[in-house]
Amino acid sequence: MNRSAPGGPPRYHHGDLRRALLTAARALLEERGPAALGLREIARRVGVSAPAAYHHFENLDAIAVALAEEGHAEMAERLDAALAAGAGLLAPMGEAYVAFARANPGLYRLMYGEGFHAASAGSEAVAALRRRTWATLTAGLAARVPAEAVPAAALFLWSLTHGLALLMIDGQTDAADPEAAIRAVLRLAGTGLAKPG
Amino acid sequence: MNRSAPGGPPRYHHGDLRRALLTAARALLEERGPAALGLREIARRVGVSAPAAYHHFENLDAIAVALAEEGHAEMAERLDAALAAGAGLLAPMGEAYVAFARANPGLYRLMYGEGFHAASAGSEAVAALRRRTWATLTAGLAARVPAEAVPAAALFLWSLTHGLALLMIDGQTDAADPEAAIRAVLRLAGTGLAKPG
DNA sequence: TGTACATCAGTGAACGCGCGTTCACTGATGTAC
DNA sequence: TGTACATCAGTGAACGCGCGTTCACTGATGTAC
Repeated sequence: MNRSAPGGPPRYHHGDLRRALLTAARALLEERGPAALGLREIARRVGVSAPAAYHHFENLDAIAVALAEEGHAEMAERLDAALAAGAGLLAPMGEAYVAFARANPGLYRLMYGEGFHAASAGSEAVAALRRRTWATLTAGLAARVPAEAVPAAALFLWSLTHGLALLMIDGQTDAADPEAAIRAVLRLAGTGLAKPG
Repeated sequence: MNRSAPGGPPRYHHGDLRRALLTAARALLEERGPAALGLREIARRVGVSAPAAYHHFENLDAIAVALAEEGHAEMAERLDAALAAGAGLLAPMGEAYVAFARANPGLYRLMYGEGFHAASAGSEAVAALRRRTWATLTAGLAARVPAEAVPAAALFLWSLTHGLALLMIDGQTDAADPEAAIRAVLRLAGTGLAKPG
């Protein structure tokens, strides 16, 4: 343990620079979006020279990929917890999905490739985590719809939550009560927009 | 009319440089995405010096805004046509929406703010066109659901098509037959994911 | 317990790059007389 | 019909900027003996 004592003078060796870089990168991502994710700015925030980052990451892309992996892992956890709360219920899974995106808008965008294509397509770990998310989604739906209908239902639910999350993140909706709007939309996922009569 | 004859030698005065810049910008957008939209590259493609663009646009942001306006106008047209094809039918409107995004993925992303925040938030013309799109959507739904349910239904349908469009654009779905997948998802918008029994 | 030394994790300076934009200019156009 | 001239729409050179990355280096750490 050679980390600086909190409040103490900075030491030459940071102790856990990798972690510190990722934390600063996430903050930057949330403050200014994926397009502003830059190696020099990340290093600046940690209080370290830019080249120091190269002892922990191959390049800037690698930082983006690590962030995307982190994000997918956290989201998979949340969805697993929601599934445990009630397989076959749309509200818990849908709300968990949208809530994650709303709590981490910059990260969520990065996870879907904005700014860094490598972050959504270049990593086997990301691909594996996405498969896990997909499996959670289908497991939840298997309790509700016939087996042959599960793939379409999963794409339906994913599209709905993905789109809703992005619209809310972007401030495209002017809903006075966003949580209520989210619940209303998810309720429609269950009933559909049935024709009258 | 002082435009160069097709195939003829380029003239000093272009004739319709503004239009040519926008056309080149759209091509660039589709080839390399919003992040790669650059003034110098646009000018290069038209075969003109970069400063020439400043006679037609205040700056790069203004080009992005003009593209976003163009995109929203085209999309509004398509949705109006779909509404005419059958108010209250989800398939025509949903398919038109997703088809537009799939045909113009780079433009669609720009319209929702990727790369240039100004393109989705900085223009009154964009805001007006978006309101028009929203009005078309709600008009289509008013024929199908009770008046008090229209706002939630519209957000539902918008979220679904927006999310589906982006997932397809990003190649996140591995559907063998994308059109069939789109139809299946839109069918579920009508019926919902009803609980068994 | 002390010391030599390999290894690890930082540093500052510098590289080349491409960008958006500004500047002073020149060539082309169209209009008034 | 011809000519002077204002205006418009281009040009090339240059600006400053911030970026990702490389380099040769130095300070700190930990391990073998």
